[in-house]
Amino acid sequence: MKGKNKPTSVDIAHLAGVSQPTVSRALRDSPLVSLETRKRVQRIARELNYKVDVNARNLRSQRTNTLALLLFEDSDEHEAFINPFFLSMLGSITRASAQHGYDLLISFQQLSDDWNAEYEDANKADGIIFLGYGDYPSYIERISKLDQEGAHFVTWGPVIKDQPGLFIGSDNELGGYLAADHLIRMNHTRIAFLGDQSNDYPEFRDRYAGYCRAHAEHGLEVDPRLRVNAFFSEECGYKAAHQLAMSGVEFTAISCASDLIAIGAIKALREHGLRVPRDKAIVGFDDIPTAEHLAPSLTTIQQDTFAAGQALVESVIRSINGEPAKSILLPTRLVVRDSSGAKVQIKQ
Amino acid sequence: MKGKNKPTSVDIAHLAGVSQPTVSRALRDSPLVSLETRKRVQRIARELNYKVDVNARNLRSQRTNTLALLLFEDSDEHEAFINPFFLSMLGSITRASAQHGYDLLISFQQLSDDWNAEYEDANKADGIIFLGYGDYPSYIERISKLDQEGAHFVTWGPVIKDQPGLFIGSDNELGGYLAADHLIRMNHTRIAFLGDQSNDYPEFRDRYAGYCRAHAEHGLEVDPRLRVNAFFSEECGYKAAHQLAMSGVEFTAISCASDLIAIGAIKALREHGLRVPRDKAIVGFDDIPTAEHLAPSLTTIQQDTFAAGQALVESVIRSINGEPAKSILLPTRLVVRDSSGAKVQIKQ
DNA sequence: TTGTAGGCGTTATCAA
DNA sequence: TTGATAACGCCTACAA
Repeated sequence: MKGKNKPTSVDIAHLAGVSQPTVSRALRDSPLVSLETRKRVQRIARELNYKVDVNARNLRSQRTNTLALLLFEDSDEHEAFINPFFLSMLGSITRASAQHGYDLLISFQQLSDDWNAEYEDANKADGIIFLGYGDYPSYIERISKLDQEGAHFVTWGPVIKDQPGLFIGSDNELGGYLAADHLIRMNHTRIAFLGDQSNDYPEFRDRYAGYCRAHAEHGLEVDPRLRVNAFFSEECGYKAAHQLAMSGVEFTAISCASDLIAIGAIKALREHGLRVPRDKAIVGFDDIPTAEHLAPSLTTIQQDTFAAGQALVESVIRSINGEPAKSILLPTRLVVRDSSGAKVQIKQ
Repeated sequence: MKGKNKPTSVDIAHLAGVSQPTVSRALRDSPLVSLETRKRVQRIARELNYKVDVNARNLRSQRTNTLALLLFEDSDEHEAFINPFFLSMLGSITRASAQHGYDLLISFQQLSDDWNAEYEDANKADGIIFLGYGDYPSYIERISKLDQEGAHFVTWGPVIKDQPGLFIGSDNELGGYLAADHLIRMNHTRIAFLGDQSNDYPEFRDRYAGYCRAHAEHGLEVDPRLRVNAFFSEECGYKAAHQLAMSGVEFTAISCASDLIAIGAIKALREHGLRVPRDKAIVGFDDIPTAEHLAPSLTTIQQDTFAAGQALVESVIRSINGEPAKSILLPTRLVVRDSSGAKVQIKQ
């Protein structure tokens, strides 16, 4: 039933001998309609292959039942490359929004765009989910504006006290702690950390904070020379590990701020004639699908993408409905594989 | 500017002292409006933070400027697991549709749904892109109906003569040929093939057909005992390779119908004490992101996801606009890595 | 070059 | 429980 003569609710009203609003109500299972009328209307609707026109409905009701997912890639790498961790998130967000009866509009975010204008103001979506942000300070600035405008949105990112807007994120401090703690328990005392510590990525800073706490708890000093900047990508990890190896600073293990960094680091170490885990132990962060297939398989900190997707979707919807919603910190957990030199699988 | 008092084109008309249609025209840069008027209108629109309400526009114009991407997962595996190859496709489709000025609605397809009713009839989207189909015969049946209804859609899948609808797909026969040819040139004569040959997955059949052609061209017999059924997943590959190893049929190499199958196969071989590529050479199909990070890195057939995304999007749009569109076969190419035992990198 | 009138297909409001 | 009427915000004639 496409094109020319699509049935409208008026057609149905005509055939069913009722008023048009009655049709609307019957199809929406509103209790304001008698069972008999409802059945008659529903039958005719089915026969005619009738579908509510969402544009008309949205126009009238000023609601779209649609969420927008804006993905921002920090890396300028390959045009086609998407952070695999985000891809996992995307899957769970898609499922969660379907579960809640929302359609999902997806788009790659341009930092230059006026997000709210593009989506909420244009009535394309009732709310926005942000996945990835350029650098935190300027993102916060933009968000504050959105917030004042009364926009409905959530961000996957660092959960920090008193930040504007709504954030869902992993407990990065805990993750960093678990990674370092694991290595320390394997008798490593010279553990490098690969990850940016500028204000741009608070999540990386938290991971390092956890690393420091683990050291403190075990009575170990933190050597600042063991920390090397690296952003998300494999290439950054490669460079950072190379730099570390060249620096002459002694180390026996590396805690990486992302799995991609770990992948790059392993590659760099290999080129320096260092084997993982024999010569150096490695722990990653994220648990991307590739992690378990790497050689050696990557010990890493797993983020709960399933819970994340659920929380993100439920939070925007809450916000849309004007219900109270607060930022959520999701637990992280250690997944032990081969790269850290541990043979023991931690269960669960 | 959210909620209560969003400006409408009428407001602007009022402020600018013109009629409402003039506002529409000015904002659309229609030549029917004087430069002065246009500027005045545009300024006011900007000041008020005005945005066209897409629902109103769509309702009026009966067009949504939106594409629906329906993803179907064949595997019943982990709820959260999505075929990594599809994820790559998703990325390129998202980019392509943005480039063409279309929004993208994404959803996981339920085989039970009435796709067209859900999207096109409801005026949520102008057209549909299908990624993945359950089994081919029943899919074709459904598609035929869609086609008769005059729906606008494309499918990523096998390009077969005289099939209804519009298909974009890789040259699977060529891919299968390249894989087998590569192995034969490495002096393998006993090459197994892991991949389903039922009517459900014509793509796998084509890959096997290419395998057979390569054998024929090199004057080799095809031993049917070397072919073992396997669907997409790692688990299937694992089982198939296990079965193969247990069968006692002699082989020195395996051509797998997907990279996931190859991953499972390598795992199985390893458990049988067989090393790749020392004992058995392996070639995959897809070139998923993980492929290059596997141990050993996976020689595989690359599908051009970038071109695929472009072609899919352009084809639906063509179809929507009533322009002629035909199915497209995209070239595949061999990517030589370690698992096939070749050290030589083929360039380009 | 600008304005007027009407309708796209719903849902909300109110009265019956 | 149902029905009449009026929006929702825009766009396309057509008239001025």
